[in-house]
Amino acid sequence: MRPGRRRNARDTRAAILVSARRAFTRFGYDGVGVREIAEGAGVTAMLVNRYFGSKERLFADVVAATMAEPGILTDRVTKQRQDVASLGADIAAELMAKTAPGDTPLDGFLIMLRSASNERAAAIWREQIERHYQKTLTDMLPGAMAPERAALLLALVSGFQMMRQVIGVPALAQANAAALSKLLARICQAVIDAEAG
Amino acid sequence: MRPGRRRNARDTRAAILVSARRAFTRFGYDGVGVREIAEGAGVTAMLVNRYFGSKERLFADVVAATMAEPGILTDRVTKQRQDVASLGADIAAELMAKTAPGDTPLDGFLIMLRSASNERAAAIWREQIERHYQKTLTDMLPGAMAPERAALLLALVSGFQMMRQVIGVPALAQANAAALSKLLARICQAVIDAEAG
DNA sequence: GTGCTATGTCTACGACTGTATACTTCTTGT
DNA sequence: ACAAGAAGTATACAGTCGTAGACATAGCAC
Repeated sequence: MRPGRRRNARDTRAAILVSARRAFTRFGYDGVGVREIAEGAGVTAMLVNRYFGSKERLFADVVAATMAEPGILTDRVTKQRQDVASLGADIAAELMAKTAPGDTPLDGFLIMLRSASNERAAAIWREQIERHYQKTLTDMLPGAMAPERAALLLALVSGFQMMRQVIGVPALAQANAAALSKLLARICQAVIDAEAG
Repeated sequence: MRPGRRRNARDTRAAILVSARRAFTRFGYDGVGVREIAEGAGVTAMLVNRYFGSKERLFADVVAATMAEPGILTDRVTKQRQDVASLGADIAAELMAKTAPGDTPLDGFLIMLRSASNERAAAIWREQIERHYQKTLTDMLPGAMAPERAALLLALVSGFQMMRQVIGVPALAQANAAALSKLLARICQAVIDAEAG
């Protein structure tokens, strides 16, 4: 236990959650051990299991907490919006900001990217995406094939993050931010405005 | 060693490569052990290291082999092409065909997705992408910011595969194939035709 | 102050990992 | 036919993993 802090179940549990979130974001579900997570919270590995039951349930809690707060898509989507003319630009700006090179993003998509290899983790994500993103985005998009276009928007956003942050493709990771943002905005808007034919 | 086969270095090495490719595709770099790969080839774990040096070098060989053969982007890109007016439709058709639900894709992108959490694997992929896709695609695209647009095309393709095959988002995994293909073609073409401004 | 209980730690187990060393067995050139 | 070397195996090591069970201690009610 860390010297500074007194015994407190609520604070300790929160500290574990914070440490787990950072660790899962950076290294994925399989890339991190409970000992490492515990050390980041200043506690022992066994306390993690004591509070969360198992590593898998801890991961599910982290994912749920991540989805509950505003992300790249939701914060722009849930706000009052008369039309979708500037939605592409807003998504692009948010995406660029949250994937700035060198930062340690706590975003949910990165956890998904880094945990997609685990079947259980993928199932957890499928459910969370359905619940949070898919429905909200679909309701926003006018025209035909709204669910497909919403999912394609998700695909573009997650693919961008993977190439820019996880793989680190130079054309995206080292590009001029303003120019790339404008280009990305145009493409996002193309998905939003796409009409089935 | 498997009862049916005789001792043969070339065949054994090829069998290990096949087994490793299938295993990496399904479970990613960290999700698979050399013993498992060896068993799939009917061989002992140590023989894998004997032929390939280490698990990491084996992975690099698998990735290189995957990139060498025609994929979703390369086979349409490398062919003689006067203009890029139909490039989006070609990419979309290829992408839909190679990500048909229920099949077991041996595609390189799936290996990347499932191995992206490992830093070494990500570095191997970054180099391979630079060498194979980035340059070829960039040379094809007219107008400004060609490298960025090429990378965004890569992002879209990989994000689509992740949502459709890895996560299994229903809107993409269970969509009407023809309609989704047309929609996807339009979006790809938007990236191809996007002009910086 | 004194127990009681929640809070946290210690130790350890069984399974798994990648791979180095030493060994056996098959194939092939002569 | 027979050695020589290639092809493949067996064993083991040092490590990590998740987590179970027993133990220690701090904090609060009285």
